[in-house]
Amino acid sequence: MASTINDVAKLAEVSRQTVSRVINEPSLVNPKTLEKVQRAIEILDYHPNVTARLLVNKRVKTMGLFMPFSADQVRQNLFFATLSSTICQICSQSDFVMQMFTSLSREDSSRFFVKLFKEKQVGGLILTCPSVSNDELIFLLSEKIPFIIIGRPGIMSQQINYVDVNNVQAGDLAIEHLIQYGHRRIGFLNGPANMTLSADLNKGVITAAQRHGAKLDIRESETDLTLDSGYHQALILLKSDQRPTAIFTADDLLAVGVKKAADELGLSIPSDLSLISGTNSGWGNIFPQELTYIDTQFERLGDIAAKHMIRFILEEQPSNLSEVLPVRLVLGQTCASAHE
Amino acid sequence: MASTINDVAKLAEVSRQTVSRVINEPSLVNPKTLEKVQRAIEILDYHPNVTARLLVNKRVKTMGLFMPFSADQVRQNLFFATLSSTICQICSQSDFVMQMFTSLSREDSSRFFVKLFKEKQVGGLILTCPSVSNDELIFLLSEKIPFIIIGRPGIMSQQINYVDVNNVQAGDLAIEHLIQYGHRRIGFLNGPANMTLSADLNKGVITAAQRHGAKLDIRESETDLTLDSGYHQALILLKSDQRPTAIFTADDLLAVGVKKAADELGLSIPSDLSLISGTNSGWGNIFPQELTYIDTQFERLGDIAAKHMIRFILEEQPSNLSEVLPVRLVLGQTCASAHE
DNA sequence: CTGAAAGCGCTTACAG
DNA sequence: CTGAAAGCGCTTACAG
Repeated sequence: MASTINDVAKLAEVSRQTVSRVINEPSLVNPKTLEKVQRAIEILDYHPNVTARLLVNKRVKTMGLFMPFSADQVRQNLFFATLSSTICQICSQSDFVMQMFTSLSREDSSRFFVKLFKEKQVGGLILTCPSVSNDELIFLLSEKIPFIIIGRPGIMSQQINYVDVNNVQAGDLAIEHLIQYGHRRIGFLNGPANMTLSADLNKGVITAAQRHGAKLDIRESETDLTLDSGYHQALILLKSDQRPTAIFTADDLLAVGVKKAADELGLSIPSDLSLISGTNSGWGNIFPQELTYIDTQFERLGDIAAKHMIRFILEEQPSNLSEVLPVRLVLGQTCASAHE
Repeated sequence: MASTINDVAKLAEVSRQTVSRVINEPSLVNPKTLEKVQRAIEILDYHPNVTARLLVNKRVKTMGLFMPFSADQVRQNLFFATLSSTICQICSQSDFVMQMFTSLSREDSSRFFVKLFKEKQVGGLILTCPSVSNDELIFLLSEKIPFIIIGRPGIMSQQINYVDVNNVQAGDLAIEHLIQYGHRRIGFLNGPANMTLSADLNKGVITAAQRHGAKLDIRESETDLTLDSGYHQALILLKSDQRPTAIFTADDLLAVGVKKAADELGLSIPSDLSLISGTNSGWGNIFPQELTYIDTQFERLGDIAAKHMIRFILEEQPSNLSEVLPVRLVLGQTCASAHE
C-alpha cells in the first residue's frame, strides 16, 4: 500500500501536523525537523493524497472543458484541438487539471454540469458555444455554477462570463477587403444559422455592404462548418448564373472546400476567384499560395478563459469576464482584383 | 453552502448511513424510508461529494490521457483530436472522467505520471507513443503505475500494455499495391526515425520490396509528420533526377503535402504521380478524387485503450493488453499504372 | 431494514 | 516551533 502522512510521521518521529507543515509551509518548521521529515518522505516515497486534501481545503483545482460535438466533428474542427491543448497547457502551469467532456447522450448537458460541479468534480466549467442553449444558460445561472463561455452567449447578462473574438469586425474587414478589390458579386459561406458566430459575421458583412451602397450582390449560404458542406455550397455558388467573383468563408476548413470546388470547375484562385477566410485554424497551410484571412487569434480564447477560471477557483471572487478580442486582416495571395 | 449527507439525514429523520444506502444500494432500504429520504434529497438538492466518497472507497474513476506534443502539433495532427474525443466518449459512458495532459515543461514526464497516480489524481494513464522513452517506461513499470501505450512501445515486456495498428502490414500493403501497378521508383515519406511507427512502416516496405527482388528503387525520407515537412520532402523527391512515379506517405497529412508539391510542379495525380497514404485521419477528404490509403481504423485504438483502463480500474485486475489491429487497403483514385 | 462506531488521509484552528 | 483535538463528507463492517 502507498504510505500516508501517518507513516511519515511515525518514521520521522513527529506528529502528522508537522509533516503537513513540511509539505505546505516548510518555512514554519525547524530546519532540523524539516530535514528529518523530508528524509522520511523520501524513504517512504510519500505522495500526499490529493483527495484527502481536497476534502478539507475545498479548492477543486480542476476545470471541465465541454466540447459539445461528436467525435467526428471535433476531428474536423481544429479549433477544438487548439482550444483543448491551450487550456491544458495553462492548467498544468498552475497545477490545475483539465477534464474534457464531449457530447453526452444520457441527459441534457446542463444537468450534467450542475452535477459535476455540485459533486465537486470540477471547480468550474469552460463551455464552447453553441454547446448550451439559452434555457440551459439560465438554468446554470440559477444553480450558481461557475462557467465561462468561449464565444458569444445567446443572451447577455452581467453574470455571464465569456470571451469571444470580434466576429462582426471579422465579417466587416473581409467584405471591405473584397470590395476594395472591386468585387461586387460575393459568395458568403456562413456557419449554421443558430450560432452566434454566424449572426456576428453576417452583421459585419452587412455593415461593410451598407457602407458601399446597394450595388453589391452578396449571397449567403449556410453550412455546418465541415469540409463537405463547404465544398457543396461552393459548387452551387460557382455553378450559378453570374457566379460570384469572390467568396468569403466563415472559416478556413470551408475555404478548403471552396478550393476543392474551384479546382474541380477549373477555376483558379485568385485569378478567377478571390477567397478570404474568417479565421485560420491551420487548414490554410494547404493552399499553394498564402491564404488571405482574418486573424482571430483564437488560441487566445483558451488562454484567457483558463487563466480566468484558475483565478476564480483560487480566489472564489466572482470577478467578471466579458472580453471581445479584436481581429486583423492578414494579406495572403488568394485575393485579386475583380475583372469581368 | 451545499448540503451534505448529514443535512439530508436530519431532514429525513434517519441516520446518514441510511442516506448512503439510498444512494448506493436502494434495494436494501424500506420503501417508505426510501421515499422519505429521496424527498429530502430533492428538497435540499443534495449531491454526494465525490471527493469524500473517493477517500473511502478508493476507486479513482479518472484516467489521464497524455499527448506529448506542443499545442501546434496537436493542432496539426487530427489523430490526437480523434483519440481524445473517442476516449472522452467511452469514459462518459462508464461515469469516468478523462483528464488531458500535454507536454510538461517543468519536469520529465514520467515523474509527473508517478505523481499523478500516487496522489490519486488518476487511476491509470493512457500514453501516446512516442511520448515516453524506454527509460521512462522502465521507470513507470518499476513504480507500478498502471498505463496503456497507444502505439508500439520501444521495449516489449509482458507487463507493458499496449494497443497498436499493424503498421508493418500497412507498409507492406501500400508498397505491394504500388508494385502491382508497375511502379519501380517509389518515394517513401516516413515519420521521424525515433518512432516505432516509422520503424514498422519501414519493415513492411522492405518486406514487400524483398518479395519482388532487387529491381526496386525505394527512396525513404524522414519527416516530422507535419504538412510542411511533407511538402518539402516531396519537392526534393519530385525534383530529383529520375523522380519517383509513386509516393507512399506515412500519413495523410504528409499526403496533402505531396499534393501541394505536385500541384506546384504541375504534376497531376494519379497520371503523373501515384499517391498512397499509410492512414486516413480526415485530411484525405481534401483531395479532389478519393485518396487511396491504408485503413488503420485508429479510432479503435482509443476505444480499446479506454475500455481496458476502465475495466482495470474497476476490477484492479492487472489483465494484459497487447493487441495489434489488422489494416486493409482502401482503393481510391490516387494510384494508377506506371508508364514511362 | 436501520443505526452507533470507526475510519479514509488530510488540514485547520488552538494551545503551549 | 510543535502537537492534541476536531472535523472535512462520506462508507464499511458490525450489531441489533
